[in-house]
Amino acid sequence: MALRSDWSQEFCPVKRSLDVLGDPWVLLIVRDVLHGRGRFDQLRENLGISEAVLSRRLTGMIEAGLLTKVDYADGARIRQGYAATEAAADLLPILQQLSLWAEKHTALPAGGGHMALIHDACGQETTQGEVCSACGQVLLPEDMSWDKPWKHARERLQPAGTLS
Amino acid sequence: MALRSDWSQEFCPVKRSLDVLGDPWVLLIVRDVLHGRGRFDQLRENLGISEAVLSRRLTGMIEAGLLTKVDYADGARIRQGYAATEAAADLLPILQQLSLWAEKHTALPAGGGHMALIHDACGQETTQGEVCSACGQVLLPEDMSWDKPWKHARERLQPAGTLS
DNA sequence: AGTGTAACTTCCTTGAAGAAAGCCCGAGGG
DNA sequence: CCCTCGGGCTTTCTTCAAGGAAGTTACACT
Repeated sequence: MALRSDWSQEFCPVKRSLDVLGDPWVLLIVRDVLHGRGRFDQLRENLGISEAVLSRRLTGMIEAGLLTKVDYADGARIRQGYAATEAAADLLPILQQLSLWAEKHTALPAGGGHMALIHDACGQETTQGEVCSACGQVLLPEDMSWDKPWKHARERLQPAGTLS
Repeated sequence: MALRSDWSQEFCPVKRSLDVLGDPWVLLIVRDVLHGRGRFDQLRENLGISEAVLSRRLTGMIEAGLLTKVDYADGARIRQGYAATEAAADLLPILQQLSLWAEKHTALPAGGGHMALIHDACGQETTQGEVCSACGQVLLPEDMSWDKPWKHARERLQPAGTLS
């Protein structure tokens, strides 16, 4: 491979994970799919990604076992979207820790606000990404909401395999 | 920007973190620096990265606040290497969870083996990346060793600011 | 037939990745 | 004092993906 090394055969698990997850779009797509935004146009619009790149990534992520195609109803019509697999749902701690890291170590742009990670199972905000800092339970997508003050919305996540 | 979007001004903290961490080399360099391999040649050799790309990444990571230059003695000579900042040390949970994710969701190549994350403070292996699954303490670099059976070595991590 | 919309696909230009070769600088050897 | 060595970059060159835009397909509704 020329532009990007192939790390799928590395012994080091960090390198193997980055062989799949090393592209930033992949993690952002997982995040959106866990939020129920699993349709092509929703992803394109929310991420600001070019359609060619999005199409390539979705194909690759299905091959990598991160996504599956699922049907959904668009009026009388049946279309297809994308849902998270177990492997993708297991990335939730990483996404949440990336978010916690950014809030600690990057500058919040003007007009932004703190995104709180709410563990709906206990009702408290968690300051850890993997295990709830308030109640000690392991954090699962279906028990989490992300409170985004700049959108005035608290978005509930959803379990693997489901769309919108 | 043409080849890569600029996400430093995004409200979403996940996007802001990936603006800095979205390149796979960045996380691999942080990993190596936390292992004490902070010299240019050590990084080049261990990562298999091209020298031009390594040089660009190191410069960028200093600007991003992930690394600092530190002196080290090469015989009578004083040379410079790279050490992790607090921001880089705070990426330890993410690195460990990437490793745990890969061991669960990617195929181990023939001849490899399970990399155990050892919490030296309690002596046990942890199956979580952020908080020790055995003793419940928050995991810090200076309390961790990564046991790599394919290298027959247990490598001790080191605190931010130090080299080799 | 014509319009609309979701989901792609193709085409083009730009610029980073990666490989290899060259450069700089201080130490030690002759 | 000149020459070599080796770490740490920098430069050059080719290849190939990112991103933007325009085209295509498929189906439903008017």
